[in-house]
Amino acid sequence: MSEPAYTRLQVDERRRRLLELGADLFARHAFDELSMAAIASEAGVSKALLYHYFPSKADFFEATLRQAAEDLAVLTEVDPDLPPIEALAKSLDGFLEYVEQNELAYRKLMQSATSIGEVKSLIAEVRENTAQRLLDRLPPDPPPKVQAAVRAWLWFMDGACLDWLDRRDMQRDELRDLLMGTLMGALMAAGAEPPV
Amino acid sequence: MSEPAYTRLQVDERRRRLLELGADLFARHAFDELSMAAIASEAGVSKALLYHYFPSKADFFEATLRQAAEDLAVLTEVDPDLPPIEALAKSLDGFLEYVEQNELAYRKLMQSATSIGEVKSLIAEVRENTAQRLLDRLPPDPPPKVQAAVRAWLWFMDGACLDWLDRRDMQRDELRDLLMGTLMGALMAAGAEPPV
DNA sequence: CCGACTTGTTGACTTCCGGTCAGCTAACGT
DNA sequence: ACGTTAGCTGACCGGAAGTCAACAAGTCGG
Repeated sequence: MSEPAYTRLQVDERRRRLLELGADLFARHAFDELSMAAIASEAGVSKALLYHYFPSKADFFEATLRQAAEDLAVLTEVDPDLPPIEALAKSLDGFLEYVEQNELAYRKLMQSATSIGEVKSLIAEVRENTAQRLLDRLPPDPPPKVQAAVRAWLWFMDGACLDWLDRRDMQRDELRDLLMGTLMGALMAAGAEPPV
Repeated sequence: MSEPAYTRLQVDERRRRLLELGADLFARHAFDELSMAAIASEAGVSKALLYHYFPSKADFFEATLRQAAEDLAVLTEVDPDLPPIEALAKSLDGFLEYVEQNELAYRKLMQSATSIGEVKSLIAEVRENTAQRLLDRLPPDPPPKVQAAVRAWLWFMDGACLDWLDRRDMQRDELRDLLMGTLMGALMAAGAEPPV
């Protein structure tokens, strides 16, 4: 006689909606600030359903991140036909574009990142992939020092981006050049010949 | 007739002991893994007493970190009489020494760091101080780009240290040289003349 | 040596959160 | 229509952060 007590959706559709909402919420609030009850309520759904789709809060968070990470991977894909320097510049432009467009999400990501085990390993995974993509453009079998330089440079990049978002006292091009120049400097310091 | 139910201490002494224990515990377990009840029990004291000395768990954590941060500040103090390069090298040696000696604490710090608001700002504070100390050795009124380079390099440093602890595939001297070389590279990329 | 006062200390309580489970019911096939 | 299935829920649990009124260890004046 009255409205149905709840609407029933296909698994895929429900999951998609929950992830979408999660990405939005986690971009605006820190991990600890959001309770599963609040998320469920925001989604117009019971807490138990959330747990039906995602085994834990950390898992849910990770799933939303994974989505974002995939978007970002596409944006920063390197063009294998371009010479290394230009390919790097283009990829960096894509990354900075994403950072600027998704400022909130990026900040929150870097903030909540490390305390959640699952998320920590996701970040590490992304960093590892990115490092590998960079190393692929260098002479094969790089010594540990060069690998370390590349991986640490990814930290430099995140630090520089956060700083940039905080202060906004540089042009995006300047930042990109700083990032590229520092990578070259780090590679030189590590004893690698530059990939020009 | 029997033993006293508890021992009464001076405020300063009790606080000191709690902080000492906290530093030890937080070096071995992540923030979320430790409950205030567990800490209190480990200290042979009631949970309420812990809250009497520290307004919240995050505050307690921050207090223990602040202690460690002060130790580290002393270790990495730069000698103003030395030429910039040597002063930096010496300071870096002090830092790497600390990292190597307090590996667990350093890792946990970098891990639990960002999710706790108070801790995040403490880290930021330390980074800011360190950046300022480095900038003081450069020509005055550096452009934003140079400041950004220095601050981002501090991220590079933390990333490189964590990586180094994970892999142990470099000598400490190599790491130090990589750090110094990258700083120089970053400064050059930012358009600053090297502080030689 | 004793009683009273100060204050360091506590046990019991509240609230909220992550997580679980048995059972209900909306949508779909026949 | 009506049974089936699987998407969905309310009620519940253990445990953690944080609070509070009251207790008692040490001290000090008499």
